[in-house]
Amino acid sequence: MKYWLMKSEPDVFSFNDLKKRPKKTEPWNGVRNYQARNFMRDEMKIDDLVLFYHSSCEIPGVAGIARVSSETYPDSTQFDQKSEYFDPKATVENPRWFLIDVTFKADMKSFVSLEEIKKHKILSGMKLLQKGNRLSILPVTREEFEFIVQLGN
DNA sequence: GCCAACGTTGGC
DNA sequence: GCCAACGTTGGC
Repeated sequence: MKYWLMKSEPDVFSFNDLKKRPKKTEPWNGVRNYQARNFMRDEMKIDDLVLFYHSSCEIPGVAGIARVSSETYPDSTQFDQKSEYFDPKATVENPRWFLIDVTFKADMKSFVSLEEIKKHKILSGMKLLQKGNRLSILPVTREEFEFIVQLGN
């Protein structure tokens, strides 16, 4: 079992939006970064736990808990010429981008802001806090995961 | 295989 | 809106 942090811009797709989806599930499409793709293609497994993080917004931070709910499969938006995520170099026979589905798991009593995360020494090693980090999917340790969940409850 | 130019991310 | 940091692209 692994633990992850996945970023989303709440103006585009928030934790609340995930809860409102049919089956509270969303294919995590549109990732066009190879490292993040490799996590989804090679390392993320069903029932891995996810901190759902709001980025590029007024108060960035962890909004809730989700889980990985599918095996990896090709991101269909790469084949869709009308999609902003269309990739002319990808083919159905040889897809370039892969994803997993994400499903709502649990609410937290309170939002855990980035500001709060920065206050705790135990979280100081988080990849999220490393300078210049821009990855939209990051591994977190079990200790980090549990500490943040506890901060929100 | 180098590297300049360019695009994107994301906190502030 | 700014800008640092980083990833990607493409000419050579």
